[in-house]
Amino acid sequence: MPSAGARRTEKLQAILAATEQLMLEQGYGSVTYRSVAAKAGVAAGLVQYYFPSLDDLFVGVLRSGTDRVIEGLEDAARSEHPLRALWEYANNRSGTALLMEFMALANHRPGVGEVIGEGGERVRCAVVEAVSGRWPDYGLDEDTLPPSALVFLLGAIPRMVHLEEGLGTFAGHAETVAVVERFLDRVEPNVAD
Amino acid sequence: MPSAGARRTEKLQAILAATEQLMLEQGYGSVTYRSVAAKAGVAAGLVQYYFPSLDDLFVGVLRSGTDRVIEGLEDAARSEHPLRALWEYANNRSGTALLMEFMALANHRPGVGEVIGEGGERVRCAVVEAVSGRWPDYGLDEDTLPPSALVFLLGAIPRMVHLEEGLGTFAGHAETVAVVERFLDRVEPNVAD
DNA sequence: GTCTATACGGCGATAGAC
DNA sequence: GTCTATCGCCGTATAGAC
Repeated sequence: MPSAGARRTEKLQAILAATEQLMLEQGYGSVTYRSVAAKAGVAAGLVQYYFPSLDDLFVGVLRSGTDRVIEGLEDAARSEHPLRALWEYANNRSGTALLMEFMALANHRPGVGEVIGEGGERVRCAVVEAVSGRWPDYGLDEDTLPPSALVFLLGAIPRMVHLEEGLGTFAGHAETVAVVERFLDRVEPNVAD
Repeated sequence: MPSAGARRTEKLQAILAATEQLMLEQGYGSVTYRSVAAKAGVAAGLVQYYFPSLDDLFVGVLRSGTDRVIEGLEDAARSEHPLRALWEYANNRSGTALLMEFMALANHRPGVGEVIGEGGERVRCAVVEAVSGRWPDYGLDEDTLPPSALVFLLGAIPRMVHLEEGLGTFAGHAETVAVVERFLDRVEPNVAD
């Protein structure tokens, strides 16, 4: 028989996983204490016991998913091809869909917005610092194209593409992606040295 | 005494204006039949009479505001400095805030999303067509930087900047804007010819 | 501590009265 | 055309079982 602590962890994980799944499948609007409880196989009151407000629940999902992502990105930033790693991470569709869901959610949930903003600032600064040193190797001029601008663009472009495609706008996307990938091929060739 | 038709138009306009104002001030989540009715000075049932679902109400606001904007942008696209006009339009803060509100809203309101997607595709194609002919004048290579990619970027960058700043992320924004404006200064100098 | 059951006011939506 | 009554679901609060 599992201990009380193990059961607690188990149910907490189930609640967080159920919430994330609901957000991806049906949007944050479908996240209610009752729907989460049903999907996680617990009582609705229990969800509210651990997460007194829905904001707390959303922030819990955000933190549990983001901490790991930030670690991975910081590693990638110190890897062989940080720019390409950043580009590919932002192109990850399910991760981007969840981030967009949180951005939409944050629009008028200040508590959620703060957590996203902090995480975004933290990871961007880390990546910028990691790639700045390589600018001479890339053959790029810091004044013409500063590292922070490129890091912003490599994250923003795929996200905006996915956001627009979700709405039914597609014009210019393939061309933009092609431009960026030709750029990456030039400054970060696949075969190192 | 105003005619019945005039009163109808008057109340409809009041409802649409109240809805848009509520979206900008407190977010689409605050838009309810009761709140719109209170702000517009009509009965809640009347709002629902004209807009049977909230989706209908949102689409009404979207259409009433967007048709005019699209006209203006198409004119701008045929103007002296189409790229700069596009860039400045996307940098308009209140318009972008409302668009972002609708994008967030559309995430799981398919009816609203379709209207935005159609409008986005329409205006982008119009702008691309308007600027394509000038590519040789700009001194740009259609393969290196296709018109559709640049049009996408000029709209997407300011929107993502505003979106992130609303969440508390600022890193790289000023640098990115500076890069784009140096580019515009080069291909579309302020003094023509 | 963990967890369940129940109650309350507000919401979108519907049907139908005037 | 205009407005009210009503329904089911929501977030929230609380009382109490284990």
